[in-house]
Amino acid sequence: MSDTRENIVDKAEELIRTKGYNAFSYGDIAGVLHIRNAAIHYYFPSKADLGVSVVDREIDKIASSREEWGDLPGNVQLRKVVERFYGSHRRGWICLNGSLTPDFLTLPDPLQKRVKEMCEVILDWMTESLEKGRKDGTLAFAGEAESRALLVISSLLSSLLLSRVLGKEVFTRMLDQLLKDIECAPDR
Amino acid sequence: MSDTRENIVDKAEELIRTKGYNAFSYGDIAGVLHIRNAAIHYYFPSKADLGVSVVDREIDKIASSREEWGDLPGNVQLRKVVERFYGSHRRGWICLNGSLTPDFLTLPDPLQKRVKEMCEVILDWMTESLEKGRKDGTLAFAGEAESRALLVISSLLSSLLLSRVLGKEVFTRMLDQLLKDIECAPDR
DNA sequence: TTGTTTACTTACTAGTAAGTAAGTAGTTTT
DNA sequence: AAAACTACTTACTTACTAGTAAGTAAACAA
Repeated sequence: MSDTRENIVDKAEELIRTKGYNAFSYGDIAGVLHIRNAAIHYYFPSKADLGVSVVDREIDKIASSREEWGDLPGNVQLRKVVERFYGSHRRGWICLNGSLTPDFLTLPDPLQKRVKEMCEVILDWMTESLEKGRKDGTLAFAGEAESRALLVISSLLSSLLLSRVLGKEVFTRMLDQLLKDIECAPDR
Repeated sequence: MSDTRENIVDKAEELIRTKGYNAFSYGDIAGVLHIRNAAIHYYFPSKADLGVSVVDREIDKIASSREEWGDLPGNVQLRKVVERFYGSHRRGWICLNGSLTPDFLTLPDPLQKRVKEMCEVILDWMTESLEKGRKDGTLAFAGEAESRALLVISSLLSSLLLSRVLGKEVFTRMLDQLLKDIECAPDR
């Protein structure tokens, strides 16, 4: 993949995660990369193509992390995910899910499909990690793992959204409480 | 308030909660109300003014519900809120919070201010309801009420977002689990 | 050396956005 | 009866938006 192509996807991801899909334009990307709008159309004929590339890359990233961390205990897997959200929070970025699901109905069909796929992959992964944690004794929670996974994903997604509006300390409060709720041997 | 004015705010709220603030235009509203774009500018000189009106009305609605339900037990207050989310879910609408916080950085200043205010009001109300529920013995949860309120708000907000993408059964799953987690005497 | 592909730029189109200025029909006030 | 106000419409401007067509300089391939 050429540098320019990758830089475009990088910038598109940043813009989606700060301003939202409907609020950024090819001009925003062209401006900072010092290229022309048409150069972006050369790599990504339509804005939908660019959006799809951003989401596809995220799906790939999730798949590699899942593989890389597969052997770790359930609670450590969860903490790794939480760590990644800390990274996003530090940069002031929300997650792709938190940015794209509110705009879902306005997204072009192929992009909707990828967003759905991404959601399913995340849910499946989180469900597996929680199940593993319950089995290996590092996590404890009531109910089905998938329902719990949905609630955990909620908290992660919303912690980035709400902390942007209510102040950054909200982020830590939420994720601290989340881990206390579900971890078996909380460090003190 | 004139009919036209109220109809415009109604439609704007619907559009914000289905397509998002940056994805709707005065034309969308004018089309269904059979008026001209300029008629909307007559009542709301700028799009920001219209957005502010939508959020202000929501803040007022929250204040009246809070007053109306103030004497109910904590768990009933919570269930009233959950019921309202069921209503939104049935119509396919997300909540104003879930729609406006992702776009927060793109919103004009006065609208950002109102969104923040709305978030604070919701958090304060939910915190109070949870505290009351813990005192009156209808709710049980670990940690501070405000942290718990943040997580409950998360789940409500995200249940609308995620069910839109993953399928409507996700909504019930999430809210059922949420209530089981926190209610003292779950009905069976 | 010629032809082709890559990675763009320049210059453009067509559509849509918010917003404004001036006009008007009907109602209310003086 | 005249003046003023209300609730709009018509007609317009300015500023983007995504997207396209044609051209070009440099690298590469036959």
